[in-house]
Amino acid sequence: MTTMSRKEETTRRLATMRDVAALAGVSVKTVSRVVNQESGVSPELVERVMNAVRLLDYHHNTTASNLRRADQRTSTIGLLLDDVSNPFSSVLHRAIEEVAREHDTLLLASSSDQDAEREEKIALTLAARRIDGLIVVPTPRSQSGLHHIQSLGRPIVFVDRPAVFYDADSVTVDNRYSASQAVQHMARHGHRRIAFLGDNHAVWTASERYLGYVDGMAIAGLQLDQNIVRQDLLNIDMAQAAANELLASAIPPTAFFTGQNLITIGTLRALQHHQLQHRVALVGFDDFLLADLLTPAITVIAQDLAHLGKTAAELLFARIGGDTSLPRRIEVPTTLVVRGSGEIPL
Amino acid sequence: MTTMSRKEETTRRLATMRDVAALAGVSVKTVSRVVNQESGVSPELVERVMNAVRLLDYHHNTTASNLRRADQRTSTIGLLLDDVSNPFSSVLHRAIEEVAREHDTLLLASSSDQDAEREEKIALTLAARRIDGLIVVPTPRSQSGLHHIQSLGRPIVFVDRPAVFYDADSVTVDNRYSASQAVQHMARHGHRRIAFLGDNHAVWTASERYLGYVDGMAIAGLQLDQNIVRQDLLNIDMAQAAANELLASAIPPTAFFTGQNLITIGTLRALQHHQLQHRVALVGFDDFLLADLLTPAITVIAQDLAHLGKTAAELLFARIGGDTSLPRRIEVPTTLVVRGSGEIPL
DNA sequence: TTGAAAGCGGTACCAA
DNA sequence: TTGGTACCGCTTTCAA
Repeated sequence: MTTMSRKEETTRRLATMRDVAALAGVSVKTVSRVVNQESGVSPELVERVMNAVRLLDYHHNTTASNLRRADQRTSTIGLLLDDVSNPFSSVLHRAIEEVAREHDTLLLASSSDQDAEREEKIALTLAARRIDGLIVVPTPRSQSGLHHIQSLGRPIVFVDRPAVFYDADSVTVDNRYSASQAVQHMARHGHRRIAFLGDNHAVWTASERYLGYVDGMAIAGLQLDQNIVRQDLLNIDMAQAAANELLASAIPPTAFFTGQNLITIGTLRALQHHQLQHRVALVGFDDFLLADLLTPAITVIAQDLAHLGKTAAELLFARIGGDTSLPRRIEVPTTLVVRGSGEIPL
Repeated sequence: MTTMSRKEETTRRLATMRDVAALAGVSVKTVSRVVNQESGVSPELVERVMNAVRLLDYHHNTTASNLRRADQRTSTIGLLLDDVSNPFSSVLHRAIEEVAREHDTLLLASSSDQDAEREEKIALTLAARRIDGLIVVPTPRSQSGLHHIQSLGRPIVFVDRPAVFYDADSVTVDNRYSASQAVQHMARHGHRRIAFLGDNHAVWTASERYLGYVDGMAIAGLQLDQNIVRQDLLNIDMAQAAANELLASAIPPTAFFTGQNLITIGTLRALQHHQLQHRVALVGFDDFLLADLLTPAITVIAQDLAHLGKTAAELLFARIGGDTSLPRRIEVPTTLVVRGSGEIPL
C-alpha cells in the first residue's frame, strides 16, 4: 500500500473508465459491464478489467452513472430534522439509517431548527441533488418549501407531525390520546389539581398534547383551571421558571403533566429546588436517559422512536419502489412507563 | 399553487435547461448563466429566463452540473461516526453541520458501529459519490477502508482518535492528561483505593484514559492494584456488573474513575443498588444530560464537543480550499466539572 | 459476447 | 452580451 504525497494526488487526474478500457484493451462498455457486475462477460475479460481497475485505482463515479441511468436514482434520501443533535431526532435518524442501508441508500441529514425558511433552503438544495425521497419532521409553518421536492415527483414522508400535503404519507404517535391517559393516571392517584406545562403551542404535537390534557381532565371529571396551564415554554429554563412560579403560588398544583422532554427536566429542577419531588406527582411526555435513575424515578409516556423511524423509512422506500396506493396516516402506539413519580398519591 | 396527482408527476419528464432555453427563446448557455447568477446578462433576458424557470418549475441539477465543472466539487462531505444516535456523535454532527452550512455543503452522515468492514463499505460509496472531504471517527481497526477516499485526493480529518494516515489531520482531546487529573482530584480528597472501569481497550481513547489513570495514581503516590481495574466493559449492564462485583469484594474501592458515559451510568446504578452513592466517590469521563440533577450530582470531565466538531470541520474546509500545510494534530482542552460525587471524602 | 456511437443535463471554451 | 460546439464520465441502444 503506497501512500502518495498530497501534491501528487491532487495533481493527477482520476482514472476513468476510458483509462481502464485502454489499459485492459477492451471497450468502455465492457468495463461498464464488469464494474456493474452485469452477466455475460467472459471470465478472461473480467480478469483483465479487474486488474486494470486495481492498477489504476479506479473508483466508479456514481454521479456520472446516475446521469444517464434509466431510473434516475441517486440512492440518496434526504432527512430533515429539527436538530440532528437532540435525542429525539438522532434516534429517529439511526432507525431510518438502518432501513436505508438495506436499500444501499445514503442519507443527507440536516437540521431545520424549526425554521421554515431554513427548511425551504435545504429542500431546494436537496431537490437539486435529485434525492430519491425525503423524510421530514416539518416546521410549524412548513408547506411551500417542501413543494420543491414534490414537484420533482419524489415522495415525502412526514414524521412526528402530520403531512402538510394531502397526498403525502405521515407517521405520528397518538399524542392526544396518550396525554389524556397520563392525566387520568394521576387522577386515579387522587390528584385533582393537575398542572400542564407545554411547548410552543404552534407545534402540532404540543397542541395535541394540550388537547389530550383537556380531554383527560374532563374524563376524570376535573375542573380545568387556566391558572395552572403554561404553554410556549421553549427551553429548560423557561419550564423551570414556570414550575417554580406555580409551586410558589397560593394554591399550588399537586401534580404536573409536562408536554416534552426538556420541560420535564425543567420541572424536575423546580421540584428539587422546592424539595417537593417526593410530594408532587409528575408524568412527562417522552422518555429520557436516566429517568429511571432519578429519585423518584420519572414516570413517562415513551414513544417508540425506533419504530417510528423504521415505519417512516419503510413507507418511503415503498413509495420510491413505485407504491402508488392511497396516502397513509400511520399512528404508532406509545407506552406509559410507570416508575414512581406519577404514582405519588395526593 | 397547483398540486398534481402522483401519476402525472412521475410520468412527466423534469424540465431541463434546454426546455427553459426554448421557452425563453435564448441559448442554453444563457440559461446557465442566469441560473448560476453569473454577471453579464442583460436584465431583459434574465427576466425572460426566470419567467420560463418558474413556468416550467425548473430545478437545477447539481449532479449534471458537477460533472463538467472545473473544480469537480460536489458540495457534499462525508461524516462517519460510531453511531449517529449517541449523544457524543450527534452533538459532534451538529457542530460540523453548522460549519458546513457556511460553505453551502451538505453532509452524508453514517454510523460505522466501530466496525471496520462497515466503515470500508461506507467509505467506498462515499468515494463513488466524489465527496469533497471526510470527517471520521475511525474504528479501532480502520486504515485500509479509508484509503479509498485518500486515493481520490480528498482530504480526511480524524476526530476523537488519532489519524491512521501520517499525512492526515486529527482533532482529539488530551484523554491521558485529563484522566490523570480526575484521579488526582479524588486522591486529594483522601482516596487511596481508586478503581478504574474502562471501555474496550482496543479503542484508543479507552487505552489513553487507562494510561492517564496509571499516571494519576503514580503522581499521587498510590499503589496500582489490578484487582480494582476492569476494562472492556461494552455497555451499561457490563459496567454495572463490574461495579457491583467490586463493591461486594473483600476490600472494595472507595472511589471510581469511569472511562466513559455509559460506564458511569452503570456504575451509578451499582452504587444506588448498594446505597453507596453518598459514600463512594465517582468521577466520570464525558458529561451527560442530568448529571447535575442526580443526588449526588456527578463530577465529570467534560469534552467540548461543539469545539471539537467546529475545529475539525474548519480544518477540513481549509484543506478542501487548498491548504497544503503540514498535517496537524490539534488537541482541544477538557474541563473538570465539580458537582459533588467526586468530592466525597474518604 | 463485444463494441461504436449517441445521449444524460449541464459547463467550458471560443467565436460572433 | 450572446451562442455554438465540444465534452464531463458514464449508460443506453443497437449492430457486429
